[in-house]
Amino acid sequence: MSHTLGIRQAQKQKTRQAFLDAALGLLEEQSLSSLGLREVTRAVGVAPTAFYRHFRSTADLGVALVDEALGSLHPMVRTTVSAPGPERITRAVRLIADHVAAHPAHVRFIARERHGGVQPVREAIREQLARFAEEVKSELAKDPEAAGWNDEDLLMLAHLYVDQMLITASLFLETLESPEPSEAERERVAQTAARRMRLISLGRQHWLD
Amino acid sequence: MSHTLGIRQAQKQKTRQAFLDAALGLLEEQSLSSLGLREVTRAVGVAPTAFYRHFRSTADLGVALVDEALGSLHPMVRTTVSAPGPERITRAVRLIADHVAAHPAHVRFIARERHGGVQPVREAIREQLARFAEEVKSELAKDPEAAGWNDEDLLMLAHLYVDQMLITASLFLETLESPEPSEAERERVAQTAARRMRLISLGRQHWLD
DNA sequence: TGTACATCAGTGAACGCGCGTTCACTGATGTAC
DNA sequence: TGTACATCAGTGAACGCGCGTTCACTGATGTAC
Repeated sequence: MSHTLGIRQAQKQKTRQAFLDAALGLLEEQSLSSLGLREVTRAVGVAPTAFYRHFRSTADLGVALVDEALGSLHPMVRTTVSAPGPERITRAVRLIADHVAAHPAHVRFIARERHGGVQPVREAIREQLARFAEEVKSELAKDPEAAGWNDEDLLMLAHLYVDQMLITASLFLETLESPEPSEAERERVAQTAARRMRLISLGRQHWLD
Repeated sequence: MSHTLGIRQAQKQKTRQAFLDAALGLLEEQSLSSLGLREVTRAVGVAPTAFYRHFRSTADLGVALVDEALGSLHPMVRTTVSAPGPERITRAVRLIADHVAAHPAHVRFIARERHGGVQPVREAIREQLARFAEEVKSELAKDPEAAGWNDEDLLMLAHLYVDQMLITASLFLETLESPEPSEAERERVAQTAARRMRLISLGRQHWLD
């Protein structure tokens, strides 16, 4: 049975989302460990004390942002990896480019806080990336190319792909941040990223030689 | 002709180094963008105003830390990449492990601030890593395996190796940070890192097929 | 070597400001009957 | 439908505190003669 939220719950969720949006905006130019609670409430337009109705701390808010940024991405990663054909890599790179263009602040947040100064946030990102790797692994396992591979090596390869996705996303982000973003620059990043992935795929094909 | 510093200059350099050391310690548990000037001077044991005799700002100090962390690493990277023989990869992984064990705070700082909230520091790291990639590229070019490769592809491969070094270093760092660091865990990271690099080297060997 | 002056790394007081957190509160929404 | 009470998201005042930066200073070191 579906359930409609009461007015109070709906309003609370709306405010919570406003906190997440405002924080994400402020985090374009600083790290989570320097984000102030009052800074966020000021951006939202509520009293400082309202913050505590939604989050224990800015670290807690950071963990919520990790879920927002990565939680919805699992289906996309699965289908991207399992897509067939010789254009698979080109298509994957384009999907990454589109995602970065659509959600630059989310991508920046993840890249920044992956090794950032807030332990619970680092841990949340680590968990999500490990989930991605497990999912990529299980997609790779379906491929005929995976015949003869042991689990450990498949997971190693999956992590390699996940890391490449992040590196590629972060390079696309830099093209957006550059003083005058050019389509040519973005195309160059796309080409290089595709070559990297092709080289890795070549290594994969000859792993059991 | 060699030159001995005057007493005043020597003392100034000593204090400056104390600032760098203290900051590096404080940055184990936070990002540069939240590091306070007074926090650093307190750790050094000088008056807050003494800071300005050495640095314009904490961002300025951060750039100095980048040079300290990466500036001296170029010779090591060159010789590692150019080392011959089948044990090349194993040796490279061990060198990375040793470096992380010897300078964990430096490695953490670089991993953290590479995508951190302080633009001049990100830029300084980007420049150093680009230098590493150029150096790796020129070493790779000497290898017979590089016959037939164009410059662009060589640089792509060089960046791939540099990124792998950083990823590997950051994984070793996590083993040091874990609640009870075990030699077994470190060995597992070393094995996986070596496999990653072997897969990439396989891709390299078949790039021109 | 000695003297007189210049330099400058580090001091210490003072400033205005924004921070995180506490607390008792208000008033709209929810619930029981 | 109406009433009486409970809940709870958001308020606003107040707190003590550490922040970055300014300024005129001190006294050891450096330099010119």
